[in-house]
Amino acid sequence: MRLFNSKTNQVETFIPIEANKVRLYVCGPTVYDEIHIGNARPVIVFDTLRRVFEALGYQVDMVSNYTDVDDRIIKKAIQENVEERVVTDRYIEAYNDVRSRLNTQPLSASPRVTETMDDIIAFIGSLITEGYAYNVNGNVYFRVLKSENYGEISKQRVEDLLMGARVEEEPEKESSLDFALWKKTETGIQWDSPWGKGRPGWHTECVVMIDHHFHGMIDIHGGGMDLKFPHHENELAQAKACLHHDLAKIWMHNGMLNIDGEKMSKSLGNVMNAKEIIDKIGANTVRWLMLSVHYRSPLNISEEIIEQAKSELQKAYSILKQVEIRYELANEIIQPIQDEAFVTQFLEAVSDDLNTPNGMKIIFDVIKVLNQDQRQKDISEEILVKHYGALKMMLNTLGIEIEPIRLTQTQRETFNQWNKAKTEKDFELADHYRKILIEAQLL
RNA sequence: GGUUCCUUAGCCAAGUGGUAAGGCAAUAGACUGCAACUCUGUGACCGUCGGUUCAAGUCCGACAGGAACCUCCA
Repeated sequence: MRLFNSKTNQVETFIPIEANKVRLYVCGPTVYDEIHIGNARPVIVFDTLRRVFEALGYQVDMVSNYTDVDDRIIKKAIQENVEERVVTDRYIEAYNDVRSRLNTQPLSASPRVTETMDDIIAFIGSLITEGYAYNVNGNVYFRVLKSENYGEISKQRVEDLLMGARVEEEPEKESSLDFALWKKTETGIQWDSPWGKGRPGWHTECVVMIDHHFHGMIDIHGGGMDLKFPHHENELAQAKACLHHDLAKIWMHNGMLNIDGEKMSKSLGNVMNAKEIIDKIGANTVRWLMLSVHYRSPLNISEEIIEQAKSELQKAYSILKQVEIRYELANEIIQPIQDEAFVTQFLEAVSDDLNTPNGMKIIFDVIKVLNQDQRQKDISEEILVKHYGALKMMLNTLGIEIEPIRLTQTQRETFNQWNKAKTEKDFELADHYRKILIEAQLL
């Protein structure tokens, strides 16, 4: 496996910390609302990465958190006059519903910030002890200028950042680059700490959760491109200061998603709710669409590209259906074997920095060959089944789930009647049966 | 304004300096009782202009256009 590392800005050969194992952490959602289609991209990308690793024989320990402490959550809780927990429970459930509908593999753990609070407070305390953080009137800040190589993930220089920094309204900070680790607060959910009542800043949670679950460095830390700065930069700075390691060997970032060439935003009114689009076009099409572009490139969603994804996927559905019905009618079970050559080509493609578009090229190749197999007079059942198995394996690696066709006794008879009518050239009757089969989506 | 990145056929898209994958759409043909599915054929002066090189979509520079981040949005 080769992966692009944002930190080194190049594709690197993946060398696991522990042989045959992958420790993977992906920044999860802030659960203040239902997720939009852009939030679904890292869900799909990193689930696919995990599936590729598993196909290569790795055991993957994958963790993703819920950020359930946030201004927007507090605001919503106040609006609804309920506790924050009511809001976060609701959207965690909605998020998990989307995850499961997108056919993602279960995670090893999904920690919440609210359940990690003791560790977060202890971690901030250690940062103060180490001299990397300071308390001013109950607000604790990270001392960015003390951190070495700050900006190495986002490729920003501290001088440039200082120059570009806005005039801050927080005069208590030593530097405008310093970020909040603990915020004094009077409204909303709050916890007791050595610095008074308050709640944690955003950047500490992931570091603490990673340490809590993995007890050391992880192989891959993932998230959206927009998290490079400041979130991941700040995570790295804290890890170096307190844990004395770089947190992750590889930092991976997926590209952003646009709608009709424009960024999704509430002001433009073009935010696509993930659940709604899954309802509309189906989870398989959503996954296929997302994976038809390399994960680091921006992805532009339009009506045209959705239709394109549907047509492409339809080719796979069509041939799988034909093979399955063939075996159903023969009352035989398709043996679970795969064509090694195709599988190897596919894995080589997707192992190259998760190049799913190249993987799809192999999928189209095997679909074509399967169609040719299917039309041959002297068909080799073994080859047909191997190609079928290879196609299923590839689709499965992309998380495309297609239930095999199972015919009822009535449907079998309809097929037989249809074929009989055709043989007897009773086309009126044949068309009658054909119509039934088309309506049952078997043709 | 600063930083990072992108620009390949009508559309989507891959591309380790050595003759430009694949798909969608379109179109012609084959298959079919007619269709559908499918198969076969048909497309690119790689944003513009310079430079390096025997050789550049691929490296360097300028320009044009676009994106992300610098504002706790994946």
